Amino acid sequence: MTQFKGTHTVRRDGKGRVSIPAAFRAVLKGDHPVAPGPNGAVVLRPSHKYACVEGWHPAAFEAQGSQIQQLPRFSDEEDDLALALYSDAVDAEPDKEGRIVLPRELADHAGLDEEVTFVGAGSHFQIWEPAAAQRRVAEARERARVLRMTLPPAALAAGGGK
Amino acid sequence: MTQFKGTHTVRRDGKGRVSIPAAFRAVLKGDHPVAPGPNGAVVLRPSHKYACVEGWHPAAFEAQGSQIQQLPRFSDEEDDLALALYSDAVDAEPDKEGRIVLPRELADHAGLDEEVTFVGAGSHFQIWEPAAAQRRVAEARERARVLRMTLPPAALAAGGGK
DNA sequence: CGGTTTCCCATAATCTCCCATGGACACCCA
DNA sequence: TGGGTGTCCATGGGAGATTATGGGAAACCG
Repeated sequence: MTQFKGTHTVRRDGKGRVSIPAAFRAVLKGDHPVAPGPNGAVVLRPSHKYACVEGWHPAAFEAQGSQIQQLPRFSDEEDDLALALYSDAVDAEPDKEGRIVLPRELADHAGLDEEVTFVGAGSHFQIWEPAAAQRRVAEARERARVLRMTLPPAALAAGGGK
Repeated sequence: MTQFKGTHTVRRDGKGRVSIPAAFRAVLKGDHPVAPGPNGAVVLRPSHKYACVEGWHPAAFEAQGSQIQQLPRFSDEEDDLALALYSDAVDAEPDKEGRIVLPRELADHAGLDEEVTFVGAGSHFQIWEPAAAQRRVAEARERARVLRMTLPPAALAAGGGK
């Protein structure tokens, strides 16, 4: 599946709507078992690690969930993960213009204001308050830099090495 | 996969477009799982080491991303790498003439002006401000020369990290 | 009913597609 | 060999399509 790439900042209008950046819409439109709308569908959920909202292609979200079943049945891990993943997730259908309304709980969780920043993260995207997005990306960059030094070379060899 | 070789300098027109050198276009066209356009596709991202833009064949870029899938789900490492890799990368589709538009953030990162220089780097290519490209290539040559004289062969084979 | 949500239309700025041009180079053939 | 000629490449620009955004009106719902 195509991946979410790039960073885009958009405005929330008076009704709480935000345009999903066109590049992300294109990803959401692809690979649908049953085509939902003209602009795909998206699963939104509050990140349980960060003050942001995650957006998933429905198929990718389901795939993610199915991995839980590899955990021991009735284990605490399964229970916790299942709730964490599903309890606060919502389906959203973009309107004809490609906009969605961010539910208030999600917007609050991410501390969203007038402007929101969409950040691509490959398998999914994240919605942040712009300044928080900048901080988080800077942090991730720095930590990835350190991480790259410790990863097995095999993982890095794919691109031809650095 | 064919490799990016050689150096080409081209002009940016008023709309911010640049012709991808024909030699590089040919590399980008090859090996596509799902053929995107008549001129292939390319993933652009700011180099995290230099003031230049990197251009990758989508397949090579995804191979880089595959290292993420080897990390534990929900781990900090996964999150950090995903953002570092994807948050500032963009897909670019060359037009029928083989040109792409360089997004402003990327052009700024590389300090690009009227003229830009494409430098082949095997697995990917780099886009530089022409003078900076010259300096960087000269530096690389010099350092390679010195390293070759002072490092034992085993160290060279290992990748010469530092 | 009143407030909220959903659909639809409008618009300015931007981006893409498409056509055109001139130069560089390779090739062909007398 | 030298001139002609065709092809590919880099570049330029106009017009139409997209994008992000705004707002009005209809539908919905307790």
